[in-house]
Amino acid sequence: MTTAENILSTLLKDHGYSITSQRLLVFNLLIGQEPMTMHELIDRTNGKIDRASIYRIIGLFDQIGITQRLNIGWKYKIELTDKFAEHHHHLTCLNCHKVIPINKNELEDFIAQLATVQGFTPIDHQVEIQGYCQNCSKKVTKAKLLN
Amino acid sequence: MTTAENILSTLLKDHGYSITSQRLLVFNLLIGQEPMTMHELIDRTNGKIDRASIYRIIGLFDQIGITQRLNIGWKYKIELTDKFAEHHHHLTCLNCHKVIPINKNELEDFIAQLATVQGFTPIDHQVEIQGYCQNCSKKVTKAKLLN
DNA sequence: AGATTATTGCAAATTTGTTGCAATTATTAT
DNA sequence: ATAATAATTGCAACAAATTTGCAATAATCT
Repeated sequence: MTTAENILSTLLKDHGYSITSQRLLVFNLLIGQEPMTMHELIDRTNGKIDRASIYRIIGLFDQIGITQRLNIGWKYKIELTDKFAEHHHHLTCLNCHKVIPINKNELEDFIAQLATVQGFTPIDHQVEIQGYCQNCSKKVTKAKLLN
Repeated sequence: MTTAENILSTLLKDHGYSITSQRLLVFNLLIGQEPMTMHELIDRTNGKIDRASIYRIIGLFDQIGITQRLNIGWKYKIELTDKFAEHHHHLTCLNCHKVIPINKNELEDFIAQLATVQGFTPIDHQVEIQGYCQNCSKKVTKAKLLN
């Protein structure tokens, strides 16, 4: 078992979920890779896992902070969270949809960086913050995660 | 014609598109409202516009900078761009998906603001920058916009 | 190892988004 | 104003993405 797999296993157990070969496979397909679409992820499992299960696994991974969705226009890509990779921001090309990661920890650095990024013309940007509002419990009940 | 409708009309004409009742209706359903899903938008047209046309209209609005997509997990909502509303960022609740707009112009202010936002527990955030990379022309040909 | 509980695969359904084409509406040039 | 031209819409069908119920399988607990 790799270090990353150990972290994954702990996260799953701590949240009361089992460690399955499918979950390990999906995880290992994501680690060290560029963010990928659901389609790409499904392709890379080579039919070894059913599509429905992959959706359920990613849904679960999202909920317990293993993966997150990186939004590109109205599509999204999946990537591991900061637990498994450097904190990073992205430049995404409106035209070819290439995702260029920027490894900067501070938002200010990031903004300063902007002007100097070789050849990239920023058109727009968004800051998104996810969390829980006053009215919502921080606790995500397990019931909600499954169908 | 309202001021906003005049800006819309100018934008459409400047890009070589016609002003139609459908486009005006979609625009007016968005103005002054919270960001909404495609589903909500379709609902609010009360069958007055076909779904396919609404998709085409939003696609066009996106391209000429009238609307933009606000990403929430793996869904998105539609909102007017800064041309029609204050520049803003959002807090989105992972649980109820409520979108709380934050009216701050500077990213730094925004980050400082974070700690003080009443009752909101931030879990994660992303900064997304859209633009064009070195390899891609800044020009979006009209041909690409239509089907 | 056997009992219990969670997870998966399968098949079908639903939801979301796209397309071709004829009918309609907007714009342009009389 | 009206006719000609070009753009846009509605319709109906299609395609892709995501979800669901349920029986079969695999993981965990004793």
